Amino acid sequence: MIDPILTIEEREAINAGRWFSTLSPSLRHDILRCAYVKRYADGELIAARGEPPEEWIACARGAVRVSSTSISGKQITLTYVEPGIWFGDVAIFDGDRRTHDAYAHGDSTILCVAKADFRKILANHVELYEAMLRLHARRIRQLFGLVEDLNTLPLRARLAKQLIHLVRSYGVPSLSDAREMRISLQLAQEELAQLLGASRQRVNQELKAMEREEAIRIEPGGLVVRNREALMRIVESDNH
Amino acid sequence: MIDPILTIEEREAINAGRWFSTLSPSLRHDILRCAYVKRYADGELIAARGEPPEEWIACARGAVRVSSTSISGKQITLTYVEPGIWFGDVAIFDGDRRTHDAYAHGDSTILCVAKADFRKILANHVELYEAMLRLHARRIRQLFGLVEDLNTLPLRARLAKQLIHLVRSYGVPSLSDAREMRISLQLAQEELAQLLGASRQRVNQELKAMEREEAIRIEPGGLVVRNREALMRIVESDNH
DNA sequence: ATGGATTTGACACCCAAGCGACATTCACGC
DNA sequence: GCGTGAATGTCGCTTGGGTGTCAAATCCAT
Repeated sequence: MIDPILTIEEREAINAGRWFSTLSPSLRHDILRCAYVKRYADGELIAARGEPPEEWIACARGAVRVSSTSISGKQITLTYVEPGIWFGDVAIFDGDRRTHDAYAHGDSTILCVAKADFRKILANHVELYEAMLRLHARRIRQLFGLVEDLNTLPLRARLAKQLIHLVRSYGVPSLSDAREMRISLQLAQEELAQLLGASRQRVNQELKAMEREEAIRIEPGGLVVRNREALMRIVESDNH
Repeated sequence: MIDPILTIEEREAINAGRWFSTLSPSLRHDILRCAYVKRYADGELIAARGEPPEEWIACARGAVRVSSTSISGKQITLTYVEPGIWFGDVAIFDGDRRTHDAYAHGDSTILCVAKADFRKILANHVELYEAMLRLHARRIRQLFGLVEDLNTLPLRARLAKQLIHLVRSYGVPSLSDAREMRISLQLAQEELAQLLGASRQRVNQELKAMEREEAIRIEPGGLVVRNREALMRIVESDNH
């Protein structure tokens, strides 16, 4: 949590964000003007469920694991926030407590806007209202999809879907074969399991099956997607 | 779909809505001024997934079943919208298609605001921006909770939770014993199962078990909650 | 290198839940 | 009444997925 200045790459990640980049230059400027930087080491707690919300946050480098621990003690992960994505706004709008814990996954940098500053910007830019509503609408859509998937798809299909999603967000060309994509986000199988709400053993079993079917390759340093179409076929056909 | 005027009760249901009633009188007036009434018979389709969104909707009488059919043909129900609740806004904000089908459950009345009128009201009332964001924040919170429950709780606990929710929304004092509450929303066990994403048989089995434990009573004409605390204990203890 | 910790792979076993089948009850229209 | 169809109550079978366990592989710090 030192060095209050973003690096070039971090700044670029923020500016390239799917949502942020749609805002007008003047609004972007006002947001960045009162944002401050925080840096975290791997595994550090960024915000805890139940806390009163103090800031609106974007990931600038690394990743933020958004998760919660159920009463039974079981950890479940909602998502990994990639660079350029903003979060933590829900609690600011309804005035209630934080819904989830947020941990740095790998050394990470985040950008924060204090609640009061955020409200000030909102007051000056109706555009931000529109944009926040768009952001929320997207999120609600994603959650609808997730609920539907949890209700209907078997683990195998959900895993395939998650891999497709991960490769879209974190995919880099593989070293060995440029037509293959490696998922640069370092996820232990245990963490992948928590993201799917399943057991580690089961996830391992399905990954191995997919490897046999030559859809993916399991490498130290990350999963490699060899055949995206095969994964999509699994999603489609499994709920035939 | 006749009679463009709300009855007294319908009007009251709208005005008593948890969210709507927090709006300023002038905003409420502007919304109602350009709203129009539609009436549907039991089972009629109000809006279909994939359609372009034309209006913002509130339930005024009866109930609206918000559901979707997965690729496999399985129906799953997200929620039953009770009188006084507004919905259908997500698609308006992100400009995409409708996420779900909406059916009248029992003879129902809805209130609609055309997309263009809605935007006009937004332009005149910053208050509505704030209010919509609050509404979305609530919805996202609910969905977070649902995802977590789906991932961690066994059917038994989820069913108990759903019953508590239903009795809060639709509970009326029981005829036989005023300390008991009847769920006035007429739900076949099959429909309850779809709401939980489970099989009808399984739901029946758990309902019977709860009846033996004297937490509920199964009556023609609706479930009766005899002991709400017992249900809450099931939710708590089942994920010990 | 070497020894411990973490991660991965592969079992066996058990339980929750889906599914098909069928009997029973209920509502209701004639 | 009686018959028809829908909703409900119960089986038993099968399967997806959790849990415990253990061995192998990998990673690292000394």
